[in-house]
Amino acid sequence: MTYSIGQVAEKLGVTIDTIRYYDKAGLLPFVQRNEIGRRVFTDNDLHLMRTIICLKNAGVSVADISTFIDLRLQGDTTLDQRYQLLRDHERDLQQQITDLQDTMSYLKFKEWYYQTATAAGTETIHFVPGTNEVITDLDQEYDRHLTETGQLAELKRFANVKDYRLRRH
Amino acid sequence: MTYSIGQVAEKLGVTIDTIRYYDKAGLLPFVQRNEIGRRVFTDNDLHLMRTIICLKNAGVSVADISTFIDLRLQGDTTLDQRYQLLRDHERDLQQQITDLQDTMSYLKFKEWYYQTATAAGTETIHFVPGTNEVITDLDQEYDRHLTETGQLAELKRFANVKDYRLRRH
DNA sequence: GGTTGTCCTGGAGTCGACTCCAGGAGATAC
DNA sequence: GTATCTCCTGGAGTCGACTCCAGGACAACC
Repeated sequence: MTYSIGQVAEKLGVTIDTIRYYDKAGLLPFVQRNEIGRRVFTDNDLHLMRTIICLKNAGVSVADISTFIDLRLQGDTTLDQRYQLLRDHERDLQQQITDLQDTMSYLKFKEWYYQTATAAGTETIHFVPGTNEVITDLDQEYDRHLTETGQLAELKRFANVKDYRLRRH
Repeated sequence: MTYSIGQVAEKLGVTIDTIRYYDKAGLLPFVQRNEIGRRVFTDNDLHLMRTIICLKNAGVSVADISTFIDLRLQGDTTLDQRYQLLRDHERDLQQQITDLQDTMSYLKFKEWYYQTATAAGTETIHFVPGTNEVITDLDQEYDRHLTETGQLAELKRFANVKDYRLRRH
C-alpha cells in the first residue's frame, strides 16, 4: 500500500507544502519517487512522519529533527544517541508543561480577580483605597478563597508545582 | 519607588529592547515619562507587566494582549469582557497542556522503543522479520511493558488523557 | 571638557516555519 | 483535443516577535 503526497497530507493533517518543506529540509530522505518523479509514501514512511510530527509538537526544531533522521540512517550504532536525544527533549517538554501549569494557576488567580470585581461592579475593591494600585497582599485573600472552596489542597497536590505562590509572579 | 527601563528589564528577566517593543506595540500606555523623556515605571506598572508576560507565556499574541490593555483603560464597564478574554485563553492553555501531555506519552513510548533496541543491540527487534518495517502492533507489547512495571494505572489516572492509546499517533 | 553609562527614536534586519507562486508535466474525464 | 486534476521545482513572500543599529541627549565622574 502506497500513498501520494496529497493522501499523506490528508492522513496526517498537514498541508502538501509542509511535507515538501520537510523534504527540502532533509527530514524525509527515505521517501521514494516513481518513474515520473512523484513522491511515493509507504505505511512505514507514515510511521516515521508521525514521529517527526510528534517531535515538532514537542517543540523540537526542524534542524534537530533532521539530526535525529540522520542518526537513524546510520543504523544501530546510533541507537543510544537517538535515545539520549529523546531524553533531552523529554526534559524540555516536561519544563514546558510545568511552565504552562504555572501560567494556568496565575490565569486562574486573575479570573478570580475579575470575577470578584465584576460581582462588586468595580475593580477598585482590589485597590488600595484612594489609589489605582492593586493591594499588595491580594495573594492571601485569594488563598482564603481557595481554602474556602476546597481548591487549595487540590492545587498543592500538583506534583510539579511545589509552591504555586512562589511561581505565581 | 520608581524604576528605569534597565531596572525593570533586570527584574522581569526580559531585555530592554523587548520592553520598548511592547511599548511601541501599545502594551504599555500607562508608563509615564520624566522631564527628559525617559520612561519611569512604578510598582503598579510592574504588576501589570507581569500579567502581560504571563499572558505572553500562555501563548497570547501581542495583538490580543493589546486588546486586553485597551479594555483595562476603559474602566469598570469592561470587567466582564476582560474576564471572558481570560477564560478563552484558559481554554486554549488547557488544550496546549493536554497536547503536550499526549506528546509526552508518545515520547515515552519512543524511549522504550530505543531502550529495548539498545539493550538488544539492534533496532531490528522491532521490525517485521526480514524487512525494515516496524511491527504494527508494537503498541500491545508496550502495554505489556507498562503493565509489568505498574505504569499503566498511573498513566490512565491522567485526568485529561482519556485513552492514551488513541492519542498516541 | 572628555569619558562613560544609560537612556531615547525610527527603522532595518533576523529567524523559524511555513506559505504561496510561476511555469511546467503526466494522467484522466468528457 | 482540451479541460481538470494532482503533482513537480526553485525561489520569493509572510508573519510574529523580537533584535540590532545609527545617531543623538543628558548626567555623573574625573
